[in-house]
Amino acid sequence: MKKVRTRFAPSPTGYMHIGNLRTALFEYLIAKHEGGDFLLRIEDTDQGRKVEGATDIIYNTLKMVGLQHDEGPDIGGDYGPYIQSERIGMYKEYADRLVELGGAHYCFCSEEEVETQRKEAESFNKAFKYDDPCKHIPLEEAKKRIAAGEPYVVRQTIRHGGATHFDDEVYGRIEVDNDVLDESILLKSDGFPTYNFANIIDDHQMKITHVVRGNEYLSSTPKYNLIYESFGWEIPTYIHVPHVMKDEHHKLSKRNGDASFQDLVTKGYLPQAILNYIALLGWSPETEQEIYTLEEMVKAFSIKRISKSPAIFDIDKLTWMNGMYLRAMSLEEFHALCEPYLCQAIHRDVDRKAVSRILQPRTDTLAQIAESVDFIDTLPDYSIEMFIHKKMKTTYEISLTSLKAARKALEELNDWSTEERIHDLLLTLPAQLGMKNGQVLWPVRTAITGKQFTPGGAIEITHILGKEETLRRIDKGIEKLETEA
RNA sequence: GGCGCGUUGGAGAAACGGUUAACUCACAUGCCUUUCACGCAUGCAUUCACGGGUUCGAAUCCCGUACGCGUCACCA
Repeated sequence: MKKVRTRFAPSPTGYMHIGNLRTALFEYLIAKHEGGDFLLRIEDTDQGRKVEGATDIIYNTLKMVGLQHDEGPDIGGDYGPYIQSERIGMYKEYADRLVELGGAHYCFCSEEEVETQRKEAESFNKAFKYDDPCKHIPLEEAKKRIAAGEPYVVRQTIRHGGATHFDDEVYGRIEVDNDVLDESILLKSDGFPTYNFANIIDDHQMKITHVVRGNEYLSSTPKYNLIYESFGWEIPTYIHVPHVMKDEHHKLSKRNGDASFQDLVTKGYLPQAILNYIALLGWSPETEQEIYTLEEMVKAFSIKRISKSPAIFDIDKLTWMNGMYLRAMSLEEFHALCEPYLCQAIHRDVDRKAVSRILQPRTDTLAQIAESVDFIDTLPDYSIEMFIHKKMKTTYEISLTSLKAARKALEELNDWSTEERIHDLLLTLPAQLGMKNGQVLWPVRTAITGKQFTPGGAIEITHILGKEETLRRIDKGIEKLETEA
């Protein structure tokens, strides 16, 4: 069997669209599942859309998620160049050859002419199909006009009648009447190929065996096959994939302000979690496993289990999955990820690793960190009503008593090096006061954080804040209760 | 408008003609507990867009309808 070769062929637009990344993932998985090659090709035939630095974003993204390509512009390979604009000369040759073979013709119609006809057809709400008079120009005459410097394009020639079909790996057999196929432009007047054409030539040249792309190409694929046939080339295996949607009506797209891969990363999502999550959009594993390493995905992937219907991108599930990844880490790994966020959010001298430890079980995205630890630097101005907690059975009186007792006990404690000491000490109080644990600890936590919810409880936070600051905040709480209650 | 594709709960989805329609997220409740979270447990589609048909039996096969998406560029 031939070695499987897939390609990721993005155009450098300046950001990595989630849908595109998923396509890259599928391409990678299909190739690697069969021990094949995954290559990267940059499709920059549209010079008007060129964006500076855009290719670096592509390289960086693939690197971050671990989708290592076997051939590409940056690493070379036997079928280069891997940047379309560097292959320009080639396309013209093939276009000329296709004309000789009868699969295309030279067209001298002006863009305006065609446009006028289209507008007219549209005003009648009629399907427009350009009936190009140029296809009847004898080849010799066309060549003379070209030699004379007349501008031209190369247009695909589609004969009337009949139908063309192909078998898609996910959608099955697709058949389209030739008469609805457009005679589209293959080579533009600037000598650049259109996407359609460049794709076919490149895929063939690079020996691509499996073409993976969005299902918007489903209806134009027969057209491409006609070209393959004219050249006498082997038609690749097609895998059209359903779209990743923002909601039931709209595709996910940067233009609508939807998140790109890099946006998600800056929002605190892990590249691996993102990759894992998008694998599950439009593909379902055979087992109930949902968390996969890339290697596991390679093993589990099957084209047969790609879905036909579009999938809506659900940030909630990504968030959950990101939390799973965060919690599965060792404290060291997690802490290393938190450090930059902690350094930015906390200026007080505290044990940041202890902070990471209480954060780990309750952090879903790294970007939440700043907000959840903001109380460490400064005690917010809170309302004394916060001391009342129904479930903890606290009142102002109980809170005041607890705070005073805690303050006294903590003042006498000199060893703040471990949580255990604080824990043991504080837990002697409820019995002494004839209270429940919560009646002592809730007021303490409230006084030292000023927040309704915090990562960690009274003991952990007391330990992190240190003696001086803890006592200061408890005093503040006592004062508030005495004056405001 | 022509053509192509799709339609299982709020989201991702399983099921490949055979009993109570998996599983995950979300949501709700309970347990655990010094808050929140984590973890654990329970609940959440009498029904598979709708209407016919085939069959002893259909989410699964057939036909039609509706709705949605895509495509019809010298964009990719």
